[in-house]
Amino acid sequence: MPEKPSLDGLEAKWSVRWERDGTYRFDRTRPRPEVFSIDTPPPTVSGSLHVGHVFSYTQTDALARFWRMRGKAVFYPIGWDDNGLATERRVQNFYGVRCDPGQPYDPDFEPPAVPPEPAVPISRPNFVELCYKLTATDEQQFESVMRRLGLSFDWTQHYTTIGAHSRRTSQWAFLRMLERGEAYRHDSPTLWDVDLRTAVAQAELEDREIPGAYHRIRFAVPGGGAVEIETTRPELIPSCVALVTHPSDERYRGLVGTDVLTPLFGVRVPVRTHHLADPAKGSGIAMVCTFGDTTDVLWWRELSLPTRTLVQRDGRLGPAPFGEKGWESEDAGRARAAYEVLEGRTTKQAQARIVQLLRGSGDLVGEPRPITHPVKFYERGEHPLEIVSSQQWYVRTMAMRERLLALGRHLEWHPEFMRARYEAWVEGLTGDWNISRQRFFGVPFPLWYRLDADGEMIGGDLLLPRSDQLPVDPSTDLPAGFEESQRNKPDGFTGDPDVMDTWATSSLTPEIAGHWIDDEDLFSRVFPMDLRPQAHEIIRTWLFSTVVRSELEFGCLPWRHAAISGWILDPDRKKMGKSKGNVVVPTEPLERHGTDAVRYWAVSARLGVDTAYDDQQMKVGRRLAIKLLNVTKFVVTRCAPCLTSRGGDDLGPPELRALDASLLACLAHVIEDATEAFEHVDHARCLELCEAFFWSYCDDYIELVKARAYGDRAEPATLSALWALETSLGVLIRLFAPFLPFAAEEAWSWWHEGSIHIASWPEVSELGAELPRARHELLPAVSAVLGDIRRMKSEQHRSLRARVLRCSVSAPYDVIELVSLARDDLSAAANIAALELVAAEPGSELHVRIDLERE
RNA sequence: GGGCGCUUAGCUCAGGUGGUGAGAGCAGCUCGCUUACAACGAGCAGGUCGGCGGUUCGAGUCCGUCAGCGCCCA
Repeated sequence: MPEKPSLDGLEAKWSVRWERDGTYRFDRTRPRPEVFSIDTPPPTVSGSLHVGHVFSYTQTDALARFWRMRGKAVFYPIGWDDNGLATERRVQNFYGVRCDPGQPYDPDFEPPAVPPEPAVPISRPNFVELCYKLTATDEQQFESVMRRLGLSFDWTQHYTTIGAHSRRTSQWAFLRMLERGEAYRHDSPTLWDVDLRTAVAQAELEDREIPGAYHRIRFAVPGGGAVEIETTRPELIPSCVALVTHPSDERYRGLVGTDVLTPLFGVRVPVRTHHLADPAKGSGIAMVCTFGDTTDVLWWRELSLPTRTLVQRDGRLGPAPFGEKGWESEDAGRARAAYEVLEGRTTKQAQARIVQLLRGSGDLVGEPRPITHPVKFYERGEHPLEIVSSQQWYVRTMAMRERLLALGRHLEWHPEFMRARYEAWVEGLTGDWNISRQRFFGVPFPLWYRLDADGEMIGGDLLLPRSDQLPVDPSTDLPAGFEESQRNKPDGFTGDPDVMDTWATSSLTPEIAGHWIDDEDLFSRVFPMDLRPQAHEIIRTWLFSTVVRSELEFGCLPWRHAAISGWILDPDRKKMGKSKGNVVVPTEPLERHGTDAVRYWAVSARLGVDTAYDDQQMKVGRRLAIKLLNVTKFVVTRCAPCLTSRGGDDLGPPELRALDASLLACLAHVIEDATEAFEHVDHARCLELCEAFFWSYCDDYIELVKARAYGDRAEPATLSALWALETSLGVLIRLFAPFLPFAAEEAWSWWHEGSIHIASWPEVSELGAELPRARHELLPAVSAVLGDIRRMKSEQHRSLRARVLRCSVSAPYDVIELVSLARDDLSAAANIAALELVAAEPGSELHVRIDLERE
């Protein structure tokens, strides 16, 4: 025990020790009922951890530590989510390269020392190599911060979502979905990011308000007259396939069922009705294009409209053969001439040009009216999404919506109201889950397609790997019975070019971490897991997709509890984000305040509550941690050698004084309430209870018994005080251990063998057999009197040590009786020469008078 | 437009199933070096519990409504 306790250096000292001793190692021999398993979010590896990770991971860690002390074998793995676009982006920016699958592999490639502009095109294998390289260094940083944070992961269970085990699990699970018909490949309108050239899932969308303009456009009615529509996307007129109006809209009733002609292109399109056509929007009649937005897709599907594809994968307008089949026009020559101006342009360029054309033809009514409107973006994208038609792999989620809602009701949500987020998402699903991504650094679809004599893909003819081949990369591995020379050749084969959506793998974290496919014994001991901790913004992605996969594979929920953490806001309560430049990197507060202080801040927030980054709160935590060390030093110094047990023999409690018994009775309540709080997944309540009790313990109880504690330990009064101090402090340190693991371990080590983190969680039974007879009201009653005396001394500007010549306490009889049980302690603590206790009428207030010795 | 959450002391937040004069910490102010702790301790002051209505003997706590803020989804 050091002369002057300090928090400095505890992180380095204990995190090394815990790793060396395997303190947090999972005991895989324990049966499922004795296991507590946690499906931790693998953070996206992207340079540095966010202070938000510190926040939510610490909350989960406290829970893990609680259950470990309760005697559970805690299965608490961690992984890195390194697969996917986030890593690609980072590699592009970090090295100044871009992936060009057309380039040949260069085995001697070295990335440029300084990222060049423009980026260097490199082959896919070279690009993937760089992804592995950069994630490896990023991951080391992550690990060191997490260890420093004292997160009690079992690092031997570590995984990465791009690692061979994850790829194998992911591909295996995909093949099983394929076999069961739950995954299918389909050509359909797909949300498409034109910059990244990839499909995007519904869950990855976000709306952004951007400027646009309403253009009022005239459509001719054959036989005379015209109808005007309003659109923000006039450049899509060539792909117009219908006009829609609301069934109840009188204005257009006469037109419904007839055809009108598109301006410039003279294409006949029908006027139809649909309840989603908003009579109040624009002119009340809308044009349906293939495809301008998701509503177009819905109308196209529900009204069985034809397709005239316009926008290509690069975001430019493709060929539109007016006059040919599917592109019939009343004046094909004019249509082709008009379209010539547009073809090959980006949608933005095409819009400017078509407005000119419409103005020239007189079909633009008035001038465009500028507006701002919400437009769908890929959450990582820079330009609005287009909708293109292409081959994509889907998982059938629409058919299981009712079942997913039922599963959501069975999951125990903390806080409860978060269930609504999930239900709203499931109810709002508009299509099956698209899991194809036209990217490079991800888990490949494990299959090939047979090619016919013309080198065209034979759609239904899939070539699948054997399960023992997994993981495979169809761009380099071969399907059974084929030679490399047949790749991409007529009558040969071609590999599926896409990779899976990152969530298609992340949705398997329970299966990956639990080794579903290669360790049945382990999996049966940890699955379904007990707890899924995560933040609320990924309920619709990670939580949802994990439930989907578990249901498809096992027909059950992947976990019993979902603990949803809040967000970190900056001190002005604005959301922290890289784009806002207000991100706090966790190493900085860890350096400044120490780990336990930062952890205190994190665990003082309740689940689901967005919390401001708060230096002050960390200082409070630091004070608490130091206090814990200081008070332990006092107790251990006084009590040494250890009283509660010696040489392994439990000596049992001595005969306790009433005040000491009262303290233990109060502490018993704290143990019960703190335990209950943790059992209800409420770490913040537990901390609050323990902390409140701890401060009064230091301020009042210790001050009251200090004189006795300094006495001769042969005296029963002293022995009683010391036994109570040692017992109570041993309990308190353990109660704080989940929150302040470093200070608690340090303090514990001064008089115990072994780590506190695998010591048993406190139980009331430790506090001695006399407990039922103890008067728990005694300590608060005496403390109140002590507080009054302190206040009077303070008001008289006197030292708290100032001698009280005479003190008179007046209170109802029952209170006086209590105080009399501790009158010697009270006299000593307040330095009272003569204490007079006066029983007053029942119901009267506590009244204290003191005469202080002159200065 | 729909859903969810929040609105309690200057600041950050607690306040199961409604019940004595509404709590904590921080900041502020006052006092105090007392043998665990002066990068500390003791104490004081500070609030019409967002507005309005309702249920009730009684509401911060339940119901309705309005307003502001945030998030999610259209």
